Amino acid sequence: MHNHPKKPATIEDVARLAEVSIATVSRAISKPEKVAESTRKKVNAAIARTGYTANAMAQNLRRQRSHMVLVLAESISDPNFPGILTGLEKVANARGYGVLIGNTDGDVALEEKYLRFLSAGTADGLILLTGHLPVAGWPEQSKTLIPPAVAAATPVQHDNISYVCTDDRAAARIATEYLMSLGHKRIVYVAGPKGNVLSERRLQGYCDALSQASEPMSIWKIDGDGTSLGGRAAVERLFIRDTLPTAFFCFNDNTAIGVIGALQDRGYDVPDDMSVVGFDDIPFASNITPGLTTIRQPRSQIGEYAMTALLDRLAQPNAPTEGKELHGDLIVRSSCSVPKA
Amino acid sequence: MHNHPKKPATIEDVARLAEVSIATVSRAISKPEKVAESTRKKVNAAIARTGYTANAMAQNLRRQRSHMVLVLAESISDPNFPGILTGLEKVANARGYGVLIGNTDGDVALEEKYLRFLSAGTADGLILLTGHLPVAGWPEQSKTLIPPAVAAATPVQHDNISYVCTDDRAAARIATEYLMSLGHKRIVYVAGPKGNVLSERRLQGYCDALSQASEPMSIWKIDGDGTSLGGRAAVERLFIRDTLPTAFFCFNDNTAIGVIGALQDRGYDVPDDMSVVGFDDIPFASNITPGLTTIRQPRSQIGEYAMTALLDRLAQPNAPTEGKELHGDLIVRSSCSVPKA
DNA sequence: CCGCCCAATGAAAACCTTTACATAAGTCGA
DNA sequence: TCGACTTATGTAAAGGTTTTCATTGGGCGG
Repeated sequence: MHNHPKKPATIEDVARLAEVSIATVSRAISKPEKVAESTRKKVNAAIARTGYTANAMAQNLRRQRSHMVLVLAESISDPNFPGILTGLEKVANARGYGVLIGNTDGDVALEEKYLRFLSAGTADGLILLTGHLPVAGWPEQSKTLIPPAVAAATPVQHDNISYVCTDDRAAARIATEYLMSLGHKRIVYVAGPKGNVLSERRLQGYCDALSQASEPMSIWKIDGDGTSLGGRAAVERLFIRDTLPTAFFCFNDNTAIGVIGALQDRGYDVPDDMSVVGFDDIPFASNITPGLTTIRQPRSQIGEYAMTALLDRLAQPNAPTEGKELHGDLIVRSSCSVPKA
Repeated sequence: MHNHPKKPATIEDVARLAEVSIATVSRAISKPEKVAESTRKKVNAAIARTGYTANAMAQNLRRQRSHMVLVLAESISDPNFPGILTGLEKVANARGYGVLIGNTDGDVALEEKYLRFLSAGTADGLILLTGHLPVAGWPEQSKTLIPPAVAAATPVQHDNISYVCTDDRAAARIATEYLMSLGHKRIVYVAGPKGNVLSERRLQGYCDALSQASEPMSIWKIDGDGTSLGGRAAVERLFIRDTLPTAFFCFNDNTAIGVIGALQDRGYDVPDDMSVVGFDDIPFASNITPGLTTIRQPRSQIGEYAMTALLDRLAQPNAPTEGKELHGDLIVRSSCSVPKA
């Protein structure tokens, strides 16, 4: 425990102190069974005395592995992000990997900059939270040029990329069926941003449910943008019409919160006058009045699965890719009731 | 653009193609002015042809710098986290650094595990979002043994650690004065978790304001825990008393949301019957009813400052440490009004 | 007692850069 | 024309591991 505030100890220092070669020290650490008991003890003593920690950069260089994973996200502030990240981080940590954050803000240049982490070897693999293939070029290039990647939360179509996300279609169907079971006949789907894959998937589930109705129900979709302001705007536009829905199924909780706010402002009571269902179960869904009935996305689980898939892939580069869709539960709170008369 | 799906190109490949030495290639990249125009062109052509990207691990090893910063957080899900991280990430990226996330969950063992990133050289510096010195030992050890670190969001007392956070005391004072200016005489402070430094700082600001009152006002503090449930519980306890406050100043927005919820459940109107002020201005503060009046923490700015301080420190290891407190604005929404009668 | 095999260890190469130092070819002033 | 500088480039060391291959010595079957 001598305090040498000098340079950190290297494997050579340890070797010298233990009177063995550096190769033996290396082995004593990584494959203890390969070295004699007595030697191992000497080495461990020397390690303790020097306070030696293997230099990760040298290890990385030699092993050609950085043990880092790059997580590319469009927005760190997305309410789903922390939960997913928690899951990602948890298994990465457990398996000796570090998690590197890349916030792209939708900026392609930034995205490209981050991808250089991969070609430079700073990161071994990629978790895509962006919902799209990383920039140009990739799709055309040969399979092998694509770094190991897994898409999480939003599916991505590519032969060489696994994905894990919520089974939006099934979940949306469940949500819609719930409204139908309460007796609602006019249910509107408040969509997400134009062209958003998740919004399309949820729309399908909504349609699935409608198509099973005993008496025909018509598909009714209005635009939103995934924000609460978008939800408000959607409601405003609705009031120009002569007929109103009795229930709203919203692309996400943010939208639902906007919808509820706008309805309340108009003097409608939720759920007495109108029912609203969201999607995500963001932390605040339970904190608004009324408590929001919504679909819970298994965020942390999505993260865990995605990281597991990626790390497995790194260990087994030729393993086949797969798409995994996790079940999303309906969380019933108090934003829905039977339709008024 | 020949597609060699083989190994990535090394500096040697480039050198061979450009018919120069690897040293020249290295210089052509990092100090272009040191190499003749003609050579530079040849090198650049060769780089383009090979698709060369310098191997970061080799660079790191040689330069003894990983260009990574470890961000240690107690909980990724804290509503303040994304904003701070955004700021951190932004300047790190701009200055060529990567951001590594470590989620400790308050687990000391995990924290220690992450700190090994520093001793192993995986990260050059540390951003502390945990509010405390990293685990045991450090405080006693000599200055130089502490890796470059900056505390963000929660101040940390250590000679060798800079910190940047909101000026809680001043902000809390402003919030309290605002309530006083509306005419409130009985203002209660709903505290955060026991022993929380930030809660203490905000309490001080609250006291500062009270002590300036024209007619003496008494300090009234009740316990909370920083969650909305804690806020609810605090209100419940209050109702056992015979006298009630007319306004609540809460440790944070979560608490405030709980307080408002509990008051509403009891049949009180906010702000007509009771006023409530929060702290943080989390994204949902504007989405609840009534819109929450609160102090906005300059989250992103805190992150930017903290990262700047850390990176400056890495470049200038002997620069003095400093504590920086940023101004927090009062955001007036609709959770406050003049006291009844 | 001999040869074979195994276990334990060491020497050295490889991983890929950056950079201090050496060298070669000019430039320029005297 | 020569030496002193300058500029452009090359050589080789250094950075700290891991791992292959070679070496040594001992155990053991024949």
